[in-house]
Amino acid sequence: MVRPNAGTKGVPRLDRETQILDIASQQFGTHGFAATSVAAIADQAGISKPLIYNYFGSKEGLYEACLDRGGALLADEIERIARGDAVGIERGMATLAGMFTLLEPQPYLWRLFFDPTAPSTGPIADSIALYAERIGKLADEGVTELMGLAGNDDPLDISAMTAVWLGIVDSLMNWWMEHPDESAEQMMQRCMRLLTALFGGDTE
Amino acid sequence: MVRPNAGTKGVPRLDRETQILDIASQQFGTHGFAATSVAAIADQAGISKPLIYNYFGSKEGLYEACLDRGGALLADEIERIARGDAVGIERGMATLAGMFTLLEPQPYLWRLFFDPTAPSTGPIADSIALYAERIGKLADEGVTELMGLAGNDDPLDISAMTAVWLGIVDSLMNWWMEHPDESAEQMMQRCMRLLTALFGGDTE
DNA sequence: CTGATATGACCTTTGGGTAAGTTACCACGC
DNA sequence: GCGTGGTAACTTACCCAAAGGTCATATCAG
Repeated sequence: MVRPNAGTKGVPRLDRETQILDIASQQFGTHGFAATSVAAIADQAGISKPLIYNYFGSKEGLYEACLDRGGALLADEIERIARGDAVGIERGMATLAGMFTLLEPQPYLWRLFFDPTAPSTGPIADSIALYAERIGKLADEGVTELMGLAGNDDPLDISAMTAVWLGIVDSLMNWWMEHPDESAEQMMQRCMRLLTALFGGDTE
Repeated sequence: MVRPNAGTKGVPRLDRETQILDIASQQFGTHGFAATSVAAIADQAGISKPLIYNYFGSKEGLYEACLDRGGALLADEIERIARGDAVGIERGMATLAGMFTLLEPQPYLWRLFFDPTAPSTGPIADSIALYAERIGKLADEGVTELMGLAGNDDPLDISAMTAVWLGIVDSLMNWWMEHPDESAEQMMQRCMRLLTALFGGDTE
């Protein structure tokens, strides 16, 4: 039998893996783990399903690879900003600026770590927990500082405020995904205006 | 063959439907549409799968019924509050208070309308759009007022701020789901404290 | 007996995962 | 230059379990 296509593309493994990770991250980030099929990813990449399994072992392995790549990116950047000297609201804005710059081509990356349809046990859950805690810990740190300035050190208050902060970032990333023409710079300026509208213009 | 259970329970249809909707709303709201199976809902209700199909037609029909029940509840309450005279941040807090009171037994209801794994076409999408727009429109109205007070009437700014506001509500509901012992009253007081920590105590 | 409540067993589709083979290419001996 | 064998890249065709959905039937109150 003639199989005119088998093995003829000759794309190096690393290139192909990168391409697959790009597409998979976008799909997982946009539709969630459960609602994304490996076949759809293969289709978009213009390759067959088994190649993905050959390179990543399983759907979970693929997701984990996305998490590892994206998580390192995110956590490193947030940690870099946390080492700066901004405090309180200012630190939040600095973090936002970093996120916008980092995620300019791919805001959906953020959502990989906050996907309710991802498995809640096994290696994926561990990997998510790892990065989400790394990100969450830094958020917690910033929020603790902010709340401390106002004389509030209640742990549950801090926990709730951290959740709200992450929710704000999440909603901004979602909004960004729906307005792909906005540049990181524009997003940042928009956020400054929103902050000003709330506080009356005494920031920075 | 002996079928010791068939038809013997005699639960009136409306009671059964209510019970199914309660469980289904919780499952859909907690895990998302795609990650929830009809069989799991039937199990939790202690009934068989065909009864659900008999009453609701399909998984989508079941989800739609959840949406209709929950959406009416939410939208009515938010509309009621919007008719009050609170403005700006105050209106936001009043809305939050109403949401907490309304959703005290079932914070997950909120998430039915913001589920990325729900179908994006067909009757479900229509139904979601209906309620999400009804809720979103009121949010937009409140945000427009708030931004107007600060002299900002840029449509994209307002759109982004509305997204942030909905994201804040969303994150508070999520946090609440992870802290089920908190009463609506406690949640509200916590929110007041968070607001105070941010603004320095000049609200209400 | 009729209609409402309810079920076990089944059908079908979807999607994760696999087996086995095909094509291209490169290194190597001659 | 040129067969040749190994290997990386890649595919078709399939398996199988899970989950959406259906059908014929059972129980029981009125």
